[in-house]
Amino acid sequence: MDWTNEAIDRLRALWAEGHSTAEIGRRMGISKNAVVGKAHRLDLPARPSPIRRDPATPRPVATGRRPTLPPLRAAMPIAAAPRREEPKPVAPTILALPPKPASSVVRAFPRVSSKACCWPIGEPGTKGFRFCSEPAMSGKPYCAEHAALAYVRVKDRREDAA
DNA sequence: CCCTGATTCGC
DNA sequence: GCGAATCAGG
Repeated sequence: MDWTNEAIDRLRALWAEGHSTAEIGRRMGISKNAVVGKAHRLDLPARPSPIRRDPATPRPVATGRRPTLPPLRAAMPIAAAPRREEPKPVAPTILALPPKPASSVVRAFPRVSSKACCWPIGEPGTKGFRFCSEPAMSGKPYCAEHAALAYVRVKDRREDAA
């Protein structure tokens, strides 16, 4: 964003009119972050902020920009700096025991291979998406319940439907 | 999960 | 200085 005097004036004006940062961003074709960032830098009067930041709260985790990608070294030395002494663990090191999968977890993975109902549940591409996975009717890709939804008898359809 | 504004910090 | 990422709340 090239913050020309005109742009800054516009920002000031829209800000003074009480538009949301996102709205100002939309009107100016920039992100709301750019708006709020610039507004902050211009010491524009702060809006009532929905958030309450505790000054005593130690920065959650280096907020802000993501850490830069680690520089890609040409090659990691296989045997890097030989250690003179092993670091002594303060407490006995418990190497992670592979968690025994709970049976419910196992159940969460449907057996795709054979006769599981593949009626989609939820929005494809979203986190909760899954297939029904109840036992499918023989010869059909769906369980009884979903087969009833899937196979609509042509005979039942109204010809004169509007 | 949509929205909000504030803050941090790599660039 | 800039603004994306992230936070934190509605």
